[in-house]
Amino acid sequence: MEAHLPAQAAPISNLSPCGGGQCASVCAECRVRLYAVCAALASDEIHELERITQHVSLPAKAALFHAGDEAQSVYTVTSGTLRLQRDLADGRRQVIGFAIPGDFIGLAMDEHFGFSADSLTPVNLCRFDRQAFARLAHERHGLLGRLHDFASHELGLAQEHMVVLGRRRAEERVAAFLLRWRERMARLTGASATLALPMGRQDIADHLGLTIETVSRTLARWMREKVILDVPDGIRILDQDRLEETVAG
Amino acid sequence: MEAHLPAQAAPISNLSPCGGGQCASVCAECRVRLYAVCAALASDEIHELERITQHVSLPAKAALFHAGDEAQSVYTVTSGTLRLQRDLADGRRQVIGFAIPGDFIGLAMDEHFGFSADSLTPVNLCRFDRQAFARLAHERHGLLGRLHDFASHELGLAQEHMVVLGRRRAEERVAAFLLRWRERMARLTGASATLALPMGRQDIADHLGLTIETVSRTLARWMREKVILDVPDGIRILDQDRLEETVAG
DNA sequence: GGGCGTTTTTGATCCAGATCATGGAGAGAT
DNA sequence: ATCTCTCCATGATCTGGATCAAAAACGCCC
Repeated sequence: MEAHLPAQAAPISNLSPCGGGQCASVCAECRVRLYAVCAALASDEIHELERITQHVSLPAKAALFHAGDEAQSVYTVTSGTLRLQRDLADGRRQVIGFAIPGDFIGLAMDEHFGFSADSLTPVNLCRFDRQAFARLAHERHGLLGRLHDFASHELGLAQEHMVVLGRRRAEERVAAFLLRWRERMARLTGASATLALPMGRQDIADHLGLTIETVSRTLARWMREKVILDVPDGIRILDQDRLEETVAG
Repeated sequence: MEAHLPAQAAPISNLSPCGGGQCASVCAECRVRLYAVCAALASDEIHELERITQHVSLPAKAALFHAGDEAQSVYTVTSGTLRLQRDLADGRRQVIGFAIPGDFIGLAMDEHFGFSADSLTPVNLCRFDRQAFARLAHERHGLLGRLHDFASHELGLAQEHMVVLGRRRAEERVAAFLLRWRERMARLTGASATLALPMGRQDIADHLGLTIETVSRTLARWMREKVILDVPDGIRILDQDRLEETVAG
């Protein structure tokens, strides 16, 4: 099972300060501000958040943190995709989700992370000291409210995913995944025919409680049947109705 | 599949005001106050919560609300057990959890409920108008913080359950369920050898993504092997280590 | 371009758990 | 005490997706 060992821990840290003008250095210029928790703060309040913000980047296929690590920081993703997963002792793993720009990592505000986070692509993040962030959330009421909105939204998605994992057949799972991923990407990039899939087949399988073979076969069949089209680093959805029918049962 | 149709909707409502002194009429006497969201409020603040509280009860096997219903109220469970579930169009269902005393129902504070709630036993609840509760949460900072703590705790449990549903074998699922249920009950009643199981086999199966036969066979085997003992309305765990080993893999 | 590790595809076979089928055990109701 | 209804147990059989086993298709580095 070498295939999906977590990206190896960096000697000290995979993170480097985000330089070279590739990150918005101020929130006012941030492309994901309105999607992120940060939208809770008015322009005059956002400076307080900026004071505790570090812009950091992570190369592709690197660990941001491991399950059980002390949660010194929490993060907002500003670019790239991460994979969030929990592992069993014997190597089985469950990908609990993928984090994309605008997502907040560390909602639980817990002492320790309950899952691991690894970058799938190069990633830029706003890093906040957890304690300082928690303090700010308790001072600035809107921020706490928005954190709670994010958490309860996530909770709803998690419950929906329980249905997928507990009661859906393989084909339905893959269809549901593609449609939801497309929806999330659409929020960021606008509706687009081609759908980038930064995660590998194994990641999709581990997200859906399937094997890589089943995911591969399902996608291959849909390609044969012209439901989707293979494009580099993703797919193009040709027959969305067909996928929706599959999910509806 | 008549077996687990949702309890039929009441003509108007299954709820009745809680009378006859069976509920604590004031928070100060509430047995679950310290476990519930209410613990966020100091004794001088709790009166504001009491002002918007209605004590209601529900008989066994009755619907509290259905998925998609407008969420006019949110609830704290003070006694009894409820089953929370999501249904697919063709009758498959996923039990997303069981609510016990101290639990808060309606964390999402969403316009509409994302799941159905049915009582398994007679239930007593504190009912809050959702809007009034939300308003209070935004005034009394601690309450919102505690709501968020509850939501993120639930999120962690939901993620753990994803691992169960996505990656665990049948036997591991049942063992994990028994141990977690015992843990939750222990918080309420103190450590006890006998474990009440107010939910039926079908409910457990639908919670774990299994069939009733698989659950039944697994429990039957453990009874034969003296891992558990059958008692009326529940079981007694004789060999907890064995269950823990099963979960550990 | 060619070698090499990694990921994906595809085929053959297997098996854990689903499905089908039946009998039994309680709990009410009359 | 018998009927009915619901839930649970257990045996027999089936099957969707897992597992096993190669190839093929990628990068990617030199």
